[in-house]
Parts: sequence; structure tokens; C-alpha cells
Amino acid sequence: MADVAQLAGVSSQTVSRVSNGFPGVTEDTRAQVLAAMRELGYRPNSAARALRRGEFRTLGVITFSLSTMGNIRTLEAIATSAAEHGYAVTLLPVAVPTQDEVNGAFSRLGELAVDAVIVIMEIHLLDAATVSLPPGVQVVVADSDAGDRYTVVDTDQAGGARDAVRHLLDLGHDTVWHLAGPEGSFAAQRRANAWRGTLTEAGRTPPPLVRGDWSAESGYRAGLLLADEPECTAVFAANDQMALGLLRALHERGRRVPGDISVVGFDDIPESASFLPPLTTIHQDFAEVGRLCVEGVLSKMRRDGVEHGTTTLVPTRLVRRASTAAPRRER
Amino acid sequence: MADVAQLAGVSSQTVSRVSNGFPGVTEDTRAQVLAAMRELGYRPNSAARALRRGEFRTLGVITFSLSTMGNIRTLEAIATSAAEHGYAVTLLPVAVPTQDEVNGAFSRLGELAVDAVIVIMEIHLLDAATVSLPPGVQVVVADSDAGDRYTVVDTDQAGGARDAVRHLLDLGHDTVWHLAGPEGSFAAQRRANAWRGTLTEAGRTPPPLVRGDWSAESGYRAGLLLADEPECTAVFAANDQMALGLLRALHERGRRVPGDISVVGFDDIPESASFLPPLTTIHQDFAEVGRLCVEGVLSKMRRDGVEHGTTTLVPTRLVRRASTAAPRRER
DNA sequence: CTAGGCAATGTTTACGTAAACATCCACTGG
DNA sequence: CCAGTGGATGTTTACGTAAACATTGCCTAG
Repeated sequence: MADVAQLAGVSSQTVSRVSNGFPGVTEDTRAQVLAAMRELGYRPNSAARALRRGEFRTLGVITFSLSTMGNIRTLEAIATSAAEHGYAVTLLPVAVPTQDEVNGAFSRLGELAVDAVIVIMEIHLLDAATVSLPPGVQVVVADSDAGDRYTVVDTDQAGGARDAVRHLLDLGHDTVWHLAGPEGSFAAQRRANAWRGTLTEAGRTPPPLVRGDWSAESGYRAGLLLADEPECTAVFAANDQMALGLLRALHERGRRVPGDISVVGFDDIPESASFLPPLTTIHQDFAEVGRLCVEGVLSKMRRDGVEHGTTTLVPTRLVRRASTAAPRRER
Repeated sequence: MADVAQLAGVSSQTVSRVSNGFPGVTEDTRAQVLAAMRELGYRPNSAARALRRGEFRTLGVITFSLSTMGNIRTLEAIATSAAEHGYAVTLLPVAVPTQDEVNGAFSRLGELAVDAVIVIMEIHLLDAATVSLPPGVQVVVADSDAGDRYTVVDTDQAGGARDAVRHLLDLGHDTVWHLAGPEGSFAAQRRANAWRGTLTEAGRTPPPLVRGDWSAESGYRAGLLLADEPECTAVFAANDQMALGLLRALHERGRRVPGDISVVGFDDIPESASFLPPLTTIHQDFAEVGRLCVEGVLSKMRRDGVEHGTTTLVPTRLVRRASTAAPRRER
């Protein structure tokens, strides 16, 4: 910076002003400084900047293995949105979703060059970890159940599940079976609750719940079971991958989709339009989730507010494709 | 730090030594300092550290939209591997893969708290961007063609494609059709070249190449075409998504897989085991690619070497599933 | 014609850390 | 008994920046 100042014939402070786009610099001077910067290949040192300003202009994102499409898309949206606000994004991967690992990530956080944190993770892993959160670091949680202690941004899981079930009921199905996600997941839990609630509201009896683990393989196993249920004409799968496995099992067992059984998924992964048949599913707006996470955490930083427990829900959208139809009325 | 020093009754330098695990501190003193740190909730300020040390312990990863599964898995491996070496990972998303955007990302890089960069991107976008690379920042490129100017780590595209084609020939097919990726992609190009080369080597005539754009939708369109080719008994799709679309089209047209047509994909995405039928595909070891990227860039930093043009290939593995079989000999 | 004001620019300082150097002290060997 | 040695700890300083304050000089109103 000093070199630039000397070459431009000004003080280093003026260079700083130009570099930060501050007012109070003549157009001439500014041009001269810029020229000097270019000539010397000057780049501001972000460490010194951060030291001086007391902030890093960086957001940390804690997530374990970018396994699910949703998390990835959310991460991507966070990165893009953060960039728009002049923030960089640092990734804090947690290899195994155990309490210890999460605690470890949180304590490493303190030494990390990060102003705030966005957690993409089921919240129950967070509870015991709170203690080690460095003070002054704001947190927003995505993809999680509302805790009273965190600001949460999430897809409207319940609304999406309700739409899925209603769609099937509207088509004329007597009831809807549910292929749920793993027990430990709040997202799975909320989708299942909404499924049950919607059926009950409509005066239908919820059939026994079938459980998977989000994987296509588990959907396949569930499908083999469901294929043998003669009563089953409509299934709401808690995600698209399980729906994929389900479709394969039904096909193998000679059950037609949607002729014999209608299937609805959840997520709208890009491939779902090319399933056999193309899958009716609930579209999630991950880009919006990511955007809201960033804005939430930034606004928390600014006002230094401590409003815990705010939950923002991002609406979903039903995407109708070929895997759902009215039941055959043969009885 | 000064507070900790005072509480522990030592100098700040001793605190620094403890904080960095340096020798020359009595066990007693160390314990006292650690206690003081805990009591005051001391966390080293990474900005000051970086300023003093002249390095950030951070790697930048440039990638545009985490669209493909491969890039995501690579990114994840990079993050994990970097963490093991005590490095953090900062994400530099490029919204649109245009020259301008890439150049922009590279120039922003200079102001970013990053010691080295890993680029996950087709290299042709890099060529014109080189100029703005800040000096002293090492680069490793993943998922790209070898340039003489960069260190490249990539999956052995050619080897994988060769294995795919050979597998089909070994099963007894006369020749193999190829559903290629977009023209602009070097990965697609190399897979196509290896496909053609392997056929020629084996004395077969390569059928006309069919082109897609990586998406399942494009695979579907290609599949409609191929379903009408009576000669076609085996297809090698350049990725699993296109294979998925292909399977749907073939199914719709009443062509059995693998009865009438065998299909091989590329990538081994998790869903491919649940396709209809389960897809034979080429497994890529993205974790290894990520690991090698990190180690490559770190070793470049250490030796300050300037060995350009090194290319490391990570081997692939053929995963046999139900979508491939011997052709029916009815002629 | 001059005091006052304001815009443009310069000077000083502190941010938190770790390297380099300085000091202290206990112990060893002659 | 003392010089020498080496380990433990303390002191000084610089890293590059931007905030706070200081200075300069020009313009305008009275």
C-alpha cells in the first residue's frame, strides 16, 4: 500500500480511501491511485483488513457430508447470495454426524475466520453443542426443526406434505400410504405428521407407516412390501430417491404406475422428470432457503438482535407429472 | 491474549507459545496458561495470525454451480482433506460459466483470504483468465483437460470409457453406440475419443455419435432416436443422468434393457443402482480426486516449485449391474 | 479584503499476533 | 568457587490496514 501511495504521490490513507470506494477523493487523484495499483499489481491484504475492521466478511457453513441434493443446493444458494453481499463462504465439513464431531466443528469455529455461521443440519445434534459456540457469532439453521433457541429457515415441510396427500385424495384415492424418512430426522417426522394429519382431517384412516432411510435402496425394499398390499393405490414417498426405488420395486412386481398405484415424491431432484414414469413431486425452493439464511444471519449481525426462535418457512410447489392418476374404480 | 497472559502471570509471548504448541514451556506454565485461556474464553484471532504469519491456512475452490454430482463429491473430498491438513476451504462460486465471470472470480481472488486455489472447471474457460491470477497463488485444476500450464488431477476418463466399451464388446456386441456429452466439454470429448479408439482398435466400425448435454432430458431425446435403430444393441452413455433418460425412452418404445439393448453409464451416482434396470456404470473415485487436489496444491506451496503441466489420473472401476447382457443372437 | 467553512489530503495510531532478540537463572565442569 | 551453558521466559517490533484526528488550501459571504 505504501508503494502504491508513493508511486501515486499521495498518502497511504488516500490509497485506502480509493481502495474502499470512500468519498472525498478527487477524480484525478482516484485515477492516479488506480493506475498505480494496477502498475504494481496491488491487492489489499485481507488479513490486515480483517484485523483492522474486526470482521472477516466471511460466513461459515457447517454441514455434514453434502449427501443430500437439498443441502447442496442450499449451500450453493448460500454461496451465491453471500457473494452478492460481499461475503465469502467457508466450508466446515463434519465427517460423521455424531455429537462429538459437531462439537468439534463448533469449537474449531472459534479460531476460524468467520463472522457468523449457517448450520445445515438436523437440530437435535446441535442441542448439546450450543455451549461451545463462541460469543458474538450469530447462527442460522437451515433444514431443521424449529428450536426456540435458533433462528431457523426451512422449507415448509408440512405444507408440501399436505399438498402431496391432498393431490392424491383429490384424484379420488381413498387413502394414501406413506414411505417415511428415518426416525431421527425432523424433516421426515414433520412430513409424516402432516401426512397423517391431512388424512385424519379428511376423515380417512391412515394406513400403517412404512419407513425408509432416504436411500433409493430403502425405497426399493419398501416397494416390495407395498406391492403386496392390494388396498394400496397411492403412495407419498418422503423424498424422490426413495420414490425411485419404489418405482423399481412396483415395476418388478408388475404393479403399474400410475395405473395400479400413484406415487408422489418430495424434493423435485432434476432426475425425477426422467423417472419411469416421470415423478409427480413436491418442489422445494432451496435457492430461496439459502438466500434467506444469508439475509437472516446478516441482519442478525447488524442489529445485534437476539431474537431467538424465529422460524421462516419457504413454500413448496406441487409438480404434476405422469406418476399420479385417478384410481381405477373396479370395486 | 494480554488478558490471558496477565491472568496466568506470564508474558503474552508465552501464551503465544502455548497456543501454538511450541516447545520450551514448562508443563506447569503450560497448564496455567491453558487454564487462563479456558477461564477467559480466549480464542486466537485468526486475522492477526494470518497477518503475522503471512498465510491464511485457507484454500479457495472455484467452481461454477455445483451442478454435477462429480463436482460436489470432489468439493466434499477437498473440504475434508483440507481440514485434515489444518486448512479451511473457501468457496468461490461462479454463477455463469462465461469468460467474464471466471475472470471476475480470479480477480476477486486476489483480495480473498486464500493461500492457494483449486479450480473445478473445464480448463478452456481458464486460458484467457490466467493473466489475472495473483502471483504466488498456486493452482490445481480438477475435472479438466490437461493444459501444459496447470497441474491437473482428474478421473481417468479415457480408461473408464475404454472399460465401458470393452465390457460391451466382451459380452458379444458387434459394436457400441455412444451418447456423448456436450461438445464444449473436454471430459465428454475424451470419453468420446476413447470410445471411438477402442472400437477402431477392436476392428469395429463406430456408429454415428449421438450428442446430449449431460441432462436426463437430453438422454431421453437421444433414446427416442436410438430406439428406432434396429442395429443398435449396446449404448455407452457419457453419464448416468443421460442413461436414465435413455432407459425411459427405450422403455416407452418397447425396447427391453438389457434384452434388446444393453446400456452402460458413467459416474455411478447413488441412484444408478435403483434405475430400471439397475445401471452398469463406470465408478469414479471423486474422494481420491479431491484428496490429490489438496495434496498437490499443498506440496506446490511448500516447495514453491513451478512444475507446470503435471497430470494425475485417478483410475475408474466398472460396476456391473443389470443393464448389460449378451446380445440375442437371432440373426 | 478577510474570516469562516468545507472539501481534499496527510499523519498518527492501534488492531492481535509471533518472530527475533534479550534476559534471567539454575546447573555443570574445571 | 566461578565461568560457561542452555533452557525458560520476557521485551521489542513489524505485519498491512483504516479510524480518528490534523492539516492544507480554496471558495464564499459579509
